[in-house]
Amino acid sequence: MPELPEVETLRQDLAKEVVGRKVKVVAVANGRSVRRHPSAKHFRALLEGRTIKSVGRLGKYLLLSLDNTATLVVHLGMSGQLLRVKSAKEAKPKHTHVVITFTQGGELRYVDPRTFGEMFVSPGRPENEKPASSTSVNGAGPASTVPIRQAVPELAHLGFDPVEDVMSWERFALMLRARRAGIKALLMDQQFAAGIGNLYSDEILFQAGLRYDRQSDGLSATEARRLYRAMVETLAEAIKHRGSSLADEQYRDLFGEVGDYQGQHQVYDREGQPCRRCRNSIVRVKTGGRSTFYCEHCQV
DNA sequence: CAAAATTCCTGACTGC
DNA sequence: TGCAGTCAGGAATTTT
Repeated sequence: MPELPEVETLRQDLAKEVVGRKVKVVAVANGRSVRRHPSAKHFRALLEGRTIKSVGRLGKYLLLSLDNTATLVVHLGMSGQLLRVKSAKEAKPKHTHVVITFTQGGELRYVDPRTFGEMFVSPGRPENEKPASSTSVNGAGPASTVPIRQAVPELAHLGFDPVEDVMSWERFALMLRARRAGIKALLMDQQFAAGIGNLYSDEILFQAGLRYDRQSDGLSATEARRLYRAMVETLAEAIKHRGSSLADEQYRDLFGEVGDYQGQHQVYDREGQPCRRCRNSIVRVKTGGRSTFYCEHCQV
């Protein structure tokens, strides 16, 4: 399931591959993927004829700014893929729900077996007053001087982006204190931090040496600092490796290639295997309907 | 049949 | 007592 590092990898490649391209035709094979729109036609009409100006990201959402005030938003859910192909002749994988054909040739395909993901065009609002917020998220090139949360109201609920929105660890510590929640649940809460899911929360917590069930308002200053560093560094490292592709998962980059970070995993999906630091067995527990992997010795 | 995990939703519970 | 926040559980989904 694509989380921040996988989506960021996609963003970087999309920036090179589709910026400047003009949408010629949009074909929707499964309306569920564009469910926010009254109809597939409505979605197509907002996209056809538009040129992609820049590609941004907020948490797990991709944001393709168009040459008007609109933004094409893509969320991959847990099984979504975006694939760039040079020719329409290339065989379409099963569950190809949306195909965007460019006037310059080539296609961008949206494939999603489980259809938890979605695409939609946020019309933006007519540019009137200027942005007041200080935090801008990437992709905000000359085309979009408006902060993403304002340009795309559908994403206004999202918290800070751990990679784009840099802050001091002291401020982070304050934010932890302001909540009283299990630390893993909080990391995965998209309204707190946008982009972290089950896999990376486990990796971050191992790196920080903290158990998943520590309370956010019960961390010492040192622990909060360690957590902040672990969050930023783990995500950056995963981006360098172009994300994680697990055996049973489907994550592929724009070109259909797998990521490389799974080989670096310390705990995720390593139940029963020796901890790379202390050799104790990695433990797996179920919390909130999903698995948590951790080392009982290294994480306190 | 169960398991995987995303977002959204709801109902239950908790601390102040 | 009430309120806000937390947390578990379910839905939608398909493949292994």
